[in-house]
Amino acid sequence: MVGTRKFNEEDVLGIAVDVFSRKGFNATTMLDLAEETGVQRGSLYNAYQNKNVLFFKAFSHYTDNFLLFIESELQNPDAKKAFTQLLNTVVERLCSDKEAKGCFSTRAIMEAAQKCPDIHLCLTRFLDGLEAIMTNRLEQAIKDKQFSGDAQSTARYLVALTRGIAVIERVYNDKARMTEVYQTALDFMPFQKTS
Amino acid sequence: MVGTRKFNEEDVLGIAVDVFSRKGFNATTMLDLAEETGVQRGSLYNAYQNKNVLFFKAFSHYTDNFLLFIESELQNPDAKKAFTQLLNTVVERLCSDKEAKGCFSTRAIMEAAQKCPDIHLCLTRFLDGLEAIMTNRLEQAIKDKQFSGDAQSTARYLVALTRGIAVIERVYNDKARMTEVYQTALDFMPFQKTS
DNA sequence: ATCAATTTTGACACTTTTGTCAAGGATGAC
DNA sequence: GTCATCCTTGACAAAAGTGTCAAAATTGAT
Repeated sequence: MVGTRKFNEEDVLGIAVDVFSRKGFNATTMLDLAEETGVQRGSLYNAYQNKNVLFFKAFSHYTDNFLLFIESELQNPDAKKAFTQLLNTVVERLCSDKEAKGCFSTRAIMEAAQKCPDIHLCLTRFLDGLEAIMTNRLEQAIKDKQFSGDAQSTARYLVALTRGIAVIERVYNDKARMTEVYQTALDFMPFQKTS
Repeated sequence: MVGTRKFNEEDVLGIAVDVFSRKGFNATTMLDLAEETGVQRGSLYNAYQNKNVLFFKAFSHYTDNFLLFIESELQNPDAKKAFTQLLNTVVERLCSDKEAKGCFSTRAIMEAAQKCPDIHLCLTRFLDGLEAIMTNRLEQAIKDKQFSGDAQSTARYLVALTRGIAVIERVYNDKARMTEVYQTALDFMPFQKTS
């Protein structure tokens, strides 16, 4: 390549995720993104055609890492502990930012899903990915006689529940309440003690 | 009163709820609201000072009715049936619109909660109201020996779950999936058969 | 019927945001 | 070192949205 890009795309997409999380899709302008990334607006238009495309790239960048992370959180051989750890970490991450950014994917779903088929598609794939990871872990748990429900239904239920927790964060921004919610959910789930 | 308002406020607020549900808070402009209500933009600015205030009024108008509705859906003396009916109706309502509007309150929470203390407050009150209604019903269920969990924690959990279902609607717009989620949740809950 | 209060209306000025483009700058390939 | 290519930069035009206001219209109260 001859004329090479000056900015680091990784950095820019990471910052974009941050800005979108903080302000939401609609409220984020190209100027915001330019200022926060330090890349000129014109360069952003050159590299990505518009906000939708930039969002799309940023989202993909985000989810690639996120799904791996989720999977890694479910490694504990005790199924209930595995899901407890996952939910705990998710809540921890949601609350850790002093800026109270909120959940990137959930904000994106509520704002952007309907307005662009591309974005809708990658949001769908993301939730499908979450569901698949949880389904796998639950199937393992069933084999291990640690869980007695239906794996897929339960995974879908957990995907919904985690989205719900992200909504609750926006209103109460209260870690204790979020913990209470997932603890209640886990206590209701038919996990079985291994003898 | 001398100079009386021409437009019917009830109608306007109802339509406003509709527009906000459909487009989201940020993407809705005063021009949108003017066009869809048939009231001139200037008149809207005269009656309400700006979009925030109009939203605030529309939201109050919406929630007043909605909380009464929720309460009425929980009347069934069998607790599990009562909650099943509530969740079923909620899903039904979410999916009934051919325009796929989405859940008004959940969209509002994700978009508007952070940007205006007034709106944040009324969103908080709304969720508190939902929680209170469900807590009451669960306390009754406990008295009736139809439920063995903690009333308040469970209510908070259900508030989160219903928000999650609203998010799922945006992505999949699939009634069967939404039903699967709440059925799974209800099956996990410690309801007890009355002997 | 008149008055006074209030709303309606359309126009205006201002701000924000978007998208485009030509000129200039940087750099890998030769 | 030169060149071709792509990126960057800053300016520009256009569009969209906000908020305000004076003039006209409406109508309850007297």
